[in-house]
Amino acid sequence: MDTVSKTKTKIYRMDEREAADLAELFRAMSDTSRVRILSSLIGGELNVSAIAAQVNLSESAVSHHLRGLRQMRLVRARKDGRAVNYALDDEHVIALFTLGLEHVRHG
Amino acid sequence: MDTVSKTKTKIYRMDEREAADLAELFRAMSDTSRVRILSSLIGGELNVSAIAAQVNLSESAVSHHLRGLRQMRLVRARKDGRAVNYALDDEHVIALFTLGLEHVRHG
DNA sequence: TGAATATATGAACAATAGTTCATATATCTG
DNA sequence: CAGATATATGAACTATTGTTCATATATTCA
Repeated sequence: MDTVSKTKTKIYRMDEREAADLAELFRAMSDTSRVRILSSLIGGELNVSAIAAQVNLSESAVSHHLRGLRQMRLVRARKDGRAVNYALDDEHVIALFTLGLEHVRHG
Repeated sequence: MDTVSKTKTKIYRMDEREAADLAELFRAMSDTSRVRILSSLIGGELNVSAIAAQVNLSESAVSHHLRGLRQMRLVRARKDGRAVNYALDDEHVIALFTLGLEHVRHG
């Protein structure tokens, strides 16, 4: 059994619940503002106002978005005084970005 | 420069347009029905009514979804008489699925 | 303690998206 | 050609989502 077939087998049967979870994950990355927030974190941790400045959104809007990203474990928060620093949760996020970009760049 | 850093550098600077394109790609996969449609195609080509039967949606709804998926080049259509067979466009789609599933399965 | 700063949250409104229904377009079959 | 079948499409309705605004909760600093 080749690699591709093994991969296919693993995801062949996906129940309703898993489909919903997967959709939810992609939904978290399905908004331009959130994509920009995530990309702003590729370089490393940033706090909410730094993110807001970089993506040109209100801190409130950013905070709302971060909650969703946190819930999907795409980012993690680390409190530092009255600031909260956000970072990409793991390399999965970067991998998803990279794959997605390859696709949209017509890879 | 290690692999991770090289990857990061590639996607470090993402302009507004690319962020929007990437968001659009993920949006195409951000709905449970569409995830199930895509997963129904992992085993190979299916026509619209077969997909509709498998995901338990009207053929009209499926057709609407397929248009979006086609536009994002996630699926491709091949006409065969009065039927239209759909297939995943390439291995990118499977790769995105696999990564996403690893993430939601708390990988 | 009290003012200032950083972030979070809830409600409300506007924009977007998904489904359904009716209808249109192709293609096949008798 | 007429009727049946497969898919596509547009309009309408509803549900969901993103942003804003007002306000709440910490936390720091004077």
